[in-house]
Amino acid sequence: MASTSKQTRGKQKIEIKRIEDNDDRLITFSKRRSGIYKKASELVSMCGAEVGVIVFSPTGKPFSFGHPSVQTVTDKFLGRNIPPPAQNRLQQLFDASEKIRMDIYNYFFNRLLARLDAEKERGRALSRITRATSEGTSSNRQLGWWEKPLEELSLSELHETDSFMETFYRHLCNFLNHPVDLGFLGLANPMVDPTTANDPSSGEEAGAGPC
Amino acid sequence: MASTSKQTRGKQKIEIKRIEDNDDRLITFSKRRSGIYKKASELVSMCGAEVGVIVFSPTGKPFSFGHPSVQTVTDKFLGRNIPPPAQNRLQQLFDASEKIRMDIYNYFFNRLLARLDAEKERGRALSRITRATSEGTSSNRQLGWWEKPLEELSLSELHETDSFMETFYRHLCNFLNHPVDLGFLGLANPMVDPTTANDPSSGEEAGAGPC
DNA sequence: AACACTATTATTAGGCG
DNA sequence: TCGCCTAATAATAGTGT
Repeated sequence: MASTSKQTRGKQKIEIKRIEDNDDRLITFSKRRSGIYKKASELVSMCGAEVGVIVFSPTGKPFSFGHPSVQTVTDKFLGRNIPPPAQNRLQQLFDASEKIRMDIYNYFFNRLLARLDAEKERGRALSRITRATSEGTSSNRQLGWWEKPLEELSLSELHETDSFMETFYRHLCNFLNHPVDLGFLGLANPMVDPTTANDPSSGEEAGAGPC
Repeated sequence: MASTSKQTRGKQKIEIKRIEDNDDRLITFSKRRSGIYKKASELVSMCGAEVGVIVFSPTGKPFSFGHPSVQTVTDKFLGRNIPPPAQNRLQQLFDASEKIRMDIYNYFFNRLLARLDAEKERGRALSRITRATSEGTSSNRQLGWWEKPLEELSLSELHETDSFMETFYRHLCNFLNHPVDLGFLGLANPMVDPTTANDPSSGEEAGAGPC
């Protein structure tokens, strides 16, 4: 009954580019972060997927969402197969010596594996967004500020990093096979299990350590 | 011009519950995973956020998306502050000795920190979804299969785990301060920098190791 | 800062190739 | 499996409290 015919302007069409206003950017971040969490939880309940989301806000504050938990997903991503949560996790954690060893080398191994999917998907997203932003605005100087780091670390340097990683990874495997003093944990099995350590047939699967 | 008046049925309203048909579940998983990736990339370009998403499909296959990269985000989550990507990462990686040390203890430290936000957000999402599913279907036996692990690992066991983590973390710090044979890396600084290692005033900030 | 509102856009369920 | 299509639902931009 006021002078304006509509109560709100509703959802406005916006272009996907950096929001310059600090407050708006933080508000949008909060709203959309919640949206992503919701989507993630729906993916969980509808598909039985396991999801971990880690977000750093514009101000650098960390947020995360995960099911069954961020811990579970990141642990699994690190190559550690977590038994059903109903089990006594304390017992598992007392296997810390082996866990740490597994974590460390699977950490590097999965980095290489994960890069495959990550690079592929980023390529898609990147081209899509680049297209969207380049046709949305005439000024192409201010847009795509985030493209720079992507390009910069994509070529020879990335290759160099990979080859270094391989070398480093081999060193790491040697290190882990060497009886190092993790004895402070009160455990007595510092060595890699020989049945799985040097068996190439069982070591090539994704998610498992190749040592 | 066919017998049906409309070409497609359009988007149907569905309830957020487990999709029982295997093919449908996988298709929906793929579509919605893409949707989440897109949302994540929008959060990046609009808000300048850093996002890492890790998803395990119903069949257990791992997927991930990240900007600037899953690596960067998980590294940062592990407590390692990554300098601008334009820098020579090779140089950084040659600091592997220190990096590994930092990674390991910050890994445990940030687990404790991250659980705060994760638990809070999961609480919100959980109550929302629980409400949605409980009013959407009469059968409450089949729904909420994913609630069980959440409850089970939430109480005394979680506490036990925490206190164990603290103890273990102290052991870990001792271990890391001990001159261990990381010398195979060709580096000569196996010790924690004494200026930061034992200074309680500079060790309490979030994201940095408290050792 | 977090929640409510709502008109409008964005996403996507179900098909088809 | 992947992309395209369309109608209809779901998310959300801008605003107020």
